Amino acid sequence: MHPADTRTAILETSARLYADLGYSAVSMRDVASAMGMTPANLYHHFKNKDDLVRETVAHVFAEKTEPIAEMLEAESRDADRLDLFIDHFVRLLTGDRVFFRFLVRELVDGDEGRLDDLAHTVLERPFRLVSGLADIRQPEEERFLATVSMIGVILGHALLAPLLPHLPGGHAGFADPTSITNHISAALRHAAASDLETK
Amino acid sequence: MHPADTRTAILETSARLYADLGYSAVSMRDVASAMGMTPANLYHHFKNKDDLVRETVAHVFAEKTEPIAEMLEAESRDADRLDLFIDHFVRLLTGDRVFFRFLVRELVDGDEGRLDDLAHTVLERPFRLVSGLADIRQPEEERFLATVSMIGVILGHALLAPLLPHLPGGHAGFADPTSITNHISAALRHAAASDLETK
DNA sequence: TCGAACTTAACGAACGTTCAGAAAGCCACT
DNA sequence: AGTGGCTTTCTGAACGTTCGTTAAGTTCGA
Repeated sequence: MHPADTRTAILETSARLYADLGYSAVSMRDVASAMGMTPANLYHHFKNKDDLVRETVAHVFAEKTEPIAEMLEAESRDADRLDLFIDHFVRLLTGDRVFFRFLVRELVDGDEGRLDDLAHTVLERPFRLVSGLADIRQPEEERFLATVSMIGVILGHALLAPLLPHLPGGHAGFADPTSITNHISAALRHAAASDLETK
Repeated sequence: MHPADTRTAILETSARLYADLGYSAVSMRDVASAMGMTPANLYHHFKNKDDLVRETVAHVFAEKTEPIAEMLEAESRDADRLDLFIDHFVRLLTGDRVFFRFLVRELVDGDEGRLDDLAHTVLERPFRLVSGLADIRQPEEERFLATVSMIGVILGHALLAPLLPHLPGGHAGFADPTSITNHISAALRHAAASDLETK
């Protein structure tokens, strides 16, 4: 196999395994046998396990940076941009379970350095977009918290999705991305309408 | 040491370690040496590692069930109850990092059985409370999603808290529980006001 | 003194990692 | 076109360590 292909294939295999089981629960032998190769060969492509983990995290996030940037530049009208962002972000988090699990894992486990990487490679651009669309008349703290709530409520929906069938009155259908998108968009329009009337 | 004390002490030690590093990254020897005892003695109190993990999860969640139940019964006026719930839940998630990490870990990693446990022991009662306070005139799906958003936005804030200092215009002060509580309560009042006017 | 709490010592298995060498791709030269 | 040699990719086999777990024996409180 061509070298670059093998390297990428390893990263995608290990990404799936790490997302499912966590870094320390997945051995080099696990990754190797999932790839149909010998563990020793992994050490030809990566210095050691820590290197493989870091490269895998970087690979998973790098893959998502481009689509997010494209989405942000696709639409120009503010209201549409926010709706579009919500739609894309919900679909990204609920659709790609590997990416979502890496994101949460890094948020919960990451040290300062890894959090800094995460902030700049994945979340900074969406954050700037949402923050820029917030009501400019609000104080800075209010605007910042509103942005966190916006991103946070989408993260929260993705996080709670697997739990919904176990809650009273819930079933898996409520985790449908379209339902979530519509609901959040509607709630946002309500809040905006209320804002206009009370100010 | 008294038997029940030792058992509880083990559970609290392992809870801290598991929350920090994940289940599979913490060995029985790690737990034992953090307790100042021999790994073999752990097997006098717990059948095996899997048993210790399950008991630890149950212990962490059981500890939090009582305070949540108390909180739910403390206040009677609906608006106050919701505010009070938000305040308590925000403080619970941002204040007790061990509990929060267990919660997220189980949400992300748990199989169906563990998710079912989690739903019933921790999240069902808050869910019923918030759900019961939602506008009764709304269709069932809308009410359910609104409840998920309510719990989700708090989870999202707790999840994003460590990232805030790394985002543009952000600093750790924005993760202050009082700020978050006030912000969410205010946003909710806005939405409610908008609801009354548009219906 | 009896049973619960704990230690010492060890087991086989799995771990991350290394290294010498086999297989395979590539490129110049005849 | 074929062949020799060089580099890259990969394997086989092993290393020392750590893992979960067990058995037998010791300490100690009731």
